[in-house]
Amino acid sequence: MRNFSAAHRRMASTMPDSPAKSHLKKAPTIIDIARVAGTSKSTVSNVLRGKAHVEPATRARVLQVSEELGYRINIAARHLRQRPRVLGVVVGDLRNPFDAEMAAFIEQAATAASYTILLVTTNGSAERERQRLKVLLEHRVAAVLFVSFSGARSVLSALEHDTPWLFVSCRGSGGTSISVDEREGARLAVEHLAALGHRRISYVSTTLAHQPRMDAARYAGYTRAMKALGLQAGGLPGVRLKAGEDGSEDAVHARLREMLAGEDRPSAIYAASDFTAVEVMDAADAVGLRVPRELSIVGFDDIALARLTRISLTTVAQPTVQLAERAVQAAIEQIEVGAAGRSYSLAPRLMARGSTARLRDAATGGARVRGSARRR
Amino acid sequence: MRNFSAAHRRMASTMPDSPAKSHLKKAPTIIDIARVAGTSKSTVSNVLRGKAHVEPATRARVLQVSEELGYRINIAARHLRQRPRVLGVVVGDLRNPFDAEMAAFIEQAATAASYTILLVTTNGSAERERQRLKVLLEHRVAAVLFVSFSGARSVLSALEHDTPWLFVSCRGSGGTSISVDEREGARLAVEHLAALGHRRISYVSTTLAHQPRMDAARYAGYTRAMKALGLQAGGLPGVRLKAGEDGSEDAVHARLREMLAGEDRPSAIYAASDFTAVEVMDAADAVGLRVPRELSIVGFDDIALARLTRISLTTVAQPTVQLAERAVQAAIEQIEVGAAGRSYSLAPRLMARGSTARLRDAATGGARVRGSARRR
DNA sequence: GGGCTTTGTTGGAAGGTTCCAATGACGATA
DNA sequence: TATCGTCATTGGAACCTTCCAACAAAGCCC
Repeated sequence: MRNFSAAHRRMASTMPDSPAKSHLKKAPTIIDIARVAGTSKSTVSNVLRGKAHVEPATRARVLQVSEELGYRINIAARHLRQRPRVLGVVVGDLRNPFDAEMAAFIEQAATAASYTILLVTTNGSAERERQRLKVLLEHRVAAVLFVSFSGARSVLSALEHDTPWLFVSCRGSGGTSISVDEREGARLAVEHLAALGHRRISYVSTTLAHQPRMDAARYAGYTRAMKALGLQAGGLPGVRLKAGEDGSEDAVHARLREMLAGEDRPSAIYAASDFTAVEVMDAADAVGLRVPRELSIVGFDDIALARLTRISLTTVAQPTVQLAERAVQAAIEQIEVGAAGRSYSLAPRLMARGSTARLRDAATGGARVRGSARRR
Repeated sequence: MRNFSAAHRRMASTMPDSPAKSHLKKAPTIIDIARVAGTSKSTVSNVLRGKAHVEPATRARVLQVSEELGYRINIAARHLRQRPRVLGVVVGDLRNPFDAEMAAFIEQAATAASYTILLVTTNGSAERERQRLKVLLEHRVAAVLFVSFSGARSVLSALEHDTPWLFVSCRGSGGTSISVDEREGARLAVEHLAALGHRRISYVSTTLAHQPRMDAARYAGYTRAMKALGLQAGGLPGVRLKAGEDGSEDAVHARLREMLAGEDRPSAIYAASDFTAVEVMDAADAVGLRVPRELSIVGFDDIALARLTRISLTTVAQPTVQLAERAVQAAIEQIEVGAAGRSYSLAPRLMARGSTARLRDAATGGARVRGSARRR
């Protein structure tokens, strides 16, 4: 116990009040706590960070003063010495339910590990990706998680060698990747349709023109599976649907309706994502094409929406929660251990629902749900 | 022009290499740039921030060296002096499409104003809200935007008086609020249903038990409108549907199915949000109750999903983009001007779609879309 | 030609934390 | 008693930027 007489001079006495902005009373610092508690800033720091070698009485005193003053650590100051416990998360568009779900689960996992996330969106533009990544790096994020990635090598070069990064449910050249086997998923989708008698199976993805495609693996899986089955992959309408430069929904829809109205339209569509699949479904509804009687649709992701009775979308499921958790875990390993990242590739699963049916088999209609399906 | 002989001693000579973690070559600082460019750190800082009073030649030299060294500002260090250009955004759950849309638009508007966002989710729990808000304040965010708010006063007290905050599409005691007139919206919904002949109109919201309700205004609007029409608001099943402690989807669904199976079920439901409305619709589909023939449903928000032909949800539309943009604008005003926040209340709009129909009017079925409707 | 303003540049302080080496107190051991 | 190790605490350096007062040089005015 030491000079408490001096210790009880409260902060107020030592803080000159600037009349101009006096209502913005400066936030207390550990030095203020130290002054009031009659100890040193180092000890305060040790208490607050739960370090050993602090006398219980001192600890209690510091904690009490800290509470009284309403102390709140200044993260910026800490970040000057320590690597920030912040993860950068790059997603394409939060309006895409898959991106949103992934962001939600990543945020949850990160929070559990006492990390915060800095979220940026790219809209699939490599240029914007570059810009936003720069911001993340300026914040010195501990790691970057790409939930969508343009594939542009030049973007990654900005990461240099000090910031670990990894791909979640997407791939890029080099780097760790936590995802499902997308080729296998595409194979499941195509073979499911082929088993139902479909031969004219189109691949549809909405990508911005002049942008690198983000769906390479899913498309590759499609062409490979088609080839293996002796089916023609190219030449069908709908392959890589380009939206206008603005990528507006209306442009996409117009293009989709046009495709579905054509005489040479496919009998089944494998879409690059559930989001796209639902857009296809809606376009079909709009032109009066019955799903699945006249058009079968398979998506990819298994977003919550796909499980609604009204949508009942057959899709290739990704274990979203697991992907997010493993990704965060892998990121933290790379940050804290510096371990070279191990890539995971989880197995996708086909969820057969009501948006696919046997070719020309009008009798079963849309209500039929196959054996392996689960509603929720 | 000054001593360039010394200037061209490159950084390498002055950086002692720590053999342990030499692969983590430290990021260059403005001091490194100054050394190489043969000037002072202050001048480098002035150049990088585009300040006046710098000789063009010096400016060019600094910029070139900065480029060469791959300099990237350390935001944490800047934040020690300047208020961070970071907005804290509090949302309930990104899996709720409305929250995700709002987050997306806020992120977009913030980016346009060269702000970054720090996103946290609360799952509607006041306790978690408190925790996550603490994190935002530790980061010294320039302002906090609540997209959902528990309503707990104690949470706001943590904001003290130095961080502006505002409510976007939600309300809290005090503070600026940018939202639609939710009571008016509720009135539109209820009167729409009443005009179709409905009298047994239930209000449904999914809130976690023991949590403050976030939908106070929408509920208040409902009871007021019902009273004004001489209808009974209380006593009907479905009012404030409580999910289990875990808030699992399954628990909600079970409860909904139970409600819809009862003999005293309502003929129409006004749901607190589109997300909830879609859950109700799905539960109706699951128990074979036809919408809108046997059950009319009105939502609130007008999320993208509601516009799908298959869902075609009648709903009270919020001008989401405008709300987000105004909110960011208002936040920045409060940050930079310090102006007292002006609250806005935009007018909601009823989007009549296929999920509502005249009571017992079986003839029209679900395909009917009324005059004022727009598909997208 | 002396004082004034303008332009360009500078070093030092400040901002709030963590890290580190050093110090003192105290009991245990040789 | 001298030496050692452990515990508790401490001041100063470091982290990287921005802010500010100060200064030098040059041009301008009367």
